[in-house]
Amino acid sequence: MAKKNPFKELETAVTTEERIKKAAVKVFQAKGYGAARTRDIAEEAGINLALLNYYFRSKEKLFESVMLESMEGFMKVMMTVFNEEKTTLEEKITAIVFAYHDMLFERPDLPIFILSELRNGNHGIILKTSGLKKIYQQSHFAKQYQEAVEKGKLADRPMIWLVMNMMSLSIFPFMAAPMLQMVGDMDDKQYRKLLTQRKDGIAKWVIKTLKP
Amino acid sequence: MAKKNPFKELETAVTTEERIKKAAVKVFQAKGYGAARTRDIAEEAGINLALLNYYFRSKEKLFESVMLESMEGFMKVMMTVFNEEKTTLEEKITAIVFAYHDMLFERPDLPIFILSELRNGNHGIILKTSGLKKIYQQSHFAKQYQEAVEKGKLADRPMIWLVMNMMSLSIFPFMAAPMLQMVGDMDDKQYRKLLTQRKDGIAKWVIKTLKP
DNA sequence: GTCTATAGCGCGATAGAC
DNA sequence: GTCTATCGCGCTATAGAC
Repeated sequence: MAKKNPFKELETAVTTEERIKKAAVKVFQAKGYGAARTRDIAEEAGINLALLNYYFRSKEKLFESVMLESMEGFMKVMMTVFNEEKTTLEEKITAIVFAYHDMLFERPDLPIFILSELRNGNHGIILKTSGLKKIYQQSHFAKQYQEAVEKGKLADRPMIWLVMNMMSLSIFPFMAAPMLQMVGDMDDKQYRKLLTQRKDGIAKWVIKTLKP
Repeated sequence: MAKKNPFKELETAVTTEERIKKAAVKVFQAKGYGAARTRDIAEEAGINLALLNYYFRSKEKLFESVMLESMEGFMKVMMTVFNEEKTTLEEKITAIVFAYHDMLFERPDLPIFILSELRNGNHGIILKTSGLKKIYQQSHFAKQYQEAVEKGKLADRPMIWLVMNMMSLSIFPFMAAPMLQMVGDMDDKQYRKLLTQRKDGIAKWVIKTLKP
């Protein structure tokens, strides 16, 4: 078979291993590690249960692989923008807010999955993601932020405040969607529209909070 | 036995039923429904597994009882303030932000527990909480908000924007604590201090976003 | 690589003594 | 009410044929 079209990679998983992994993502994210059944994953992948254990040695190993990929995908959104060289601080903030919205419209379950498994986490999820710390602290974004603070252009607060606000405002509404939709009396379409309208506001508002 | 001191109610569970329920809260919140074991709950409560099924008929029933209580506790924070008659809109916002912080310092797992189970939720969690919608829409807070908008004192946006921002900024930092602590290189004590300092700012910022 | 069949274990639930 | 003992099911993991 010819090399697959990379743009279709996510739609049509070719190798069996990829099909299993894709199915695992779906089932693990929907039910969580504890409640997920390897049988369901196998069925979702259209293969046999035994084959799953042939490729990945155990449920645990399969989970770790899925989890690591999920976390990387989640972080990558921010880290990519963090390291751009040619954009201003304000442009980066806007880009991150928009990028998270785009991602979460596609995969709204991702944050809860990651955060809940991180908490429950008694299955050896090693935080290999700790390489993240370096990227965060040594990023172009961090340098820009520090400079602006020193020049008195920004309020002198730790950068984590900004990151916290940016992530909170962008991500939480997707996590709490069922609840917020209920009290706000909105269907999926209306809710989606609301979030789309809101995202410009968030970016501007986060930027405003930075001023001294 | 004399009637128990209501202030000690949560510390020393008296009846067996209460002890089981308390243990169930702990185990369910730590592991999630699927991964939680009734055996663990029984052990945590210091009783036998059979007795658990004597009081609650099944794992499912026990869970529903715990879940309903958790959601009520979570919502009550906001709804109580929503219905105060004598405070201004701004005072209410500040009170809610502070109340959530107080609650989440005590029970940081609560939001993830509720939100993740709401998503996974294939065990009949009926949203009896839908009575909530009425309280929300008919609250004193809603009236104040509507009036202020009509008088042009506030930007004309649906109230859900405000609720969304308020909840996002207050709750997300507790949910994402492991991740944020890691990148920010902070231990529990430092993180707690940061959030405590930050809460005044949040309330003020949220109020600022309301202006036209 | 992929399957069927099954081992082996841990779970939720219950029977029945006290 | 509270216990011990056990049933029966469904799970993960593996053995072994193809």
